[in-house]
Amino acid sequence: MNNSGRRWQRRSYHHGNLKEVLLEAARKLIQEHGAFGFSLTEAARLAGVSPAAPYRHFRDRDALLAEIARSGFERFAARLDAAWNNGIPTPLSAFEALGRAYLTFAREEPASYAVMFETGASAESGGEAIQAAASSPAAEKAFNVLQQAAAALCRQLPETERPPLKLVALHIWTMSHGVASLFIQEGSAAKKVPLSPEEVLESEMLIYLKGLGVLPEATDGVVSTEQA
Amino acid sequence: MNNSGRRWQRRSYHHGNLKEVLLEAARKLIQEHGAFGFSLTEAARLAGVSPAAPYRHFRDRDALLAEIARSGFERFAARLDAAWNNGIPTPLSAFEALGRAYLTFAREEPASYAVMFETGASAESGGEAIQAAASSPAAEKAFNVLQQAAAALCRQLPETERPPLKLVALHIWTMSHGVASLFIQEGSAAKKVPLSPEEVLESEMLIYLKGLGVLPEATDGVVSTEQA
DNA sequence: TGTTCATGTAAACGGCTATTACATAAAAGC
DNA sequence: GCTTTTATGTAATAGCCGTTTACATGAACA
Repeated sequence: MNNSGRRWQRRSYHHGNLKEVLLEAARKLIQEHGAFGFSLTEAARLAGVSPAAPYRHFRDRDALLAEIARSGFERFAARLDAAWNNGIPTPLSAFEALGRAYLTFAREEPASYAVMFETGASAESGGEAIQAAASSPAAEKAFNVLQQAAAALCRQLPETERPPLKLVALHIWTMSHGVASLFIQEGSAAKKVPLSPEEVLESEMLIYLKGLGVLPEATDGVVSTEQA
Repeated sequence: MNNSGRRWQRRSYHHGNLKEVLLEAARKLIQEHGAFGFSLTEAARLAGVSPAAPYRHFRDRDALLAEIARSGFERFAARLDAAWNNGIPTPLSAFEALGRAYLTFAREEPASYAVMFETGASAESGGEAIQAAASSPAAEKAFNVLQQAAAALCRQLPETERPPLKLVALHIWTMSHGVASLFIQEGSAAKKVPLSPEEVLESEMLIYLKGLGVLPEATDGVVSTEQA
């Protein structure tokens, strides 16, 4: 009695790949119905198994979300790291690529991104598993990429004018997250804004970098009136 | 008020103030159990009424959240407006107050803030009511305060170097939201960071303003090495 | 006083999370 | 190969929640 038009062909009584399929289904549902309006039962339905089956792979609903967050942070870190590419060819161009990679991830995996960062809506007392994921090694690795970039940029400054690296990294993070959170999650806010998230973030970063003092004069004009 | 031990003493069969009490209870529960882990039934319990009672005041759960968002935006706009205070005594000091007011609101009303801005986690296809609140007049008024501030700051620049106002306003918004979202919602991310959200945002804004070119030289040192 | 309307309750339905007891088949030991 | 063990599925169930419907209460008003 196994499947006809189902999403994941059931070979036998045992599924064979249920865990990953459940994660995939959950990400899809989160994208559709919202990050915390998703239903474990519905994910099971999508995978073609009974509502109790997921509990063989995840302790509870929260554990599944935590796994989405954890694996999300891993891909996130990898993407950022690849984009930064050790600051090659130049710290500045690599930095730009880093910002774009950040936004790209948020756009391509909105479900993961929401679970990773919009945990304030989900938890505080509850949702400890997700919190744990947010301080997982993968999450730390992602932040380290930002910190590396900050370090490379600051290295161009005379030591006496160098702000704390962690602080600069946090600035970069808050700008990126601010843009991603406000502009990418559909419907959140700025829909009338005719600018792409990339344009907003890039211009913001340019002004910030100019303020830091790590911007060559050539790019001076970029941040001034182009669109009046 | 006329209570004894209960949260809201019932004078009679009719409650008299149920709508507001439900909103209050919901905000409390959201703060405790997470923005979307809250239960309408439990809010009703807190208010001392039956689970069906809320439906006399809100079409459904979403409508209650939308009302929290809407009223939240109103208080938010009022706070920002008061802090900005028309740029008095100086645009720069008023701007600093504005940033602090932003963070203060997020800290004092984390439930409201989460519902107002972390809608990506809640909705997209669903939760249209909340989306509507995010483009309500109140929300627009809040953004207008930011835009006023941006305008006042940019007025100090020669016209040829003036970036588009909306863009600067968006930059301010993304920085503020980034800090609020990452640092204020408990447990979200930076717990090991020994800096207050205010310190992060203020230093970030200073560098940004310096990049914009609207910072007097006196404050130059503030953004450089203080803590190594 | 009697009627109307706003606002409450009770009871019920279906969906969800999670648990428990049981079923099935793949792997491991003999 | 046959049996035992273990991993992974199902069925049935309990309890909570959202929401609806029919009914109850009492305040406002004619």
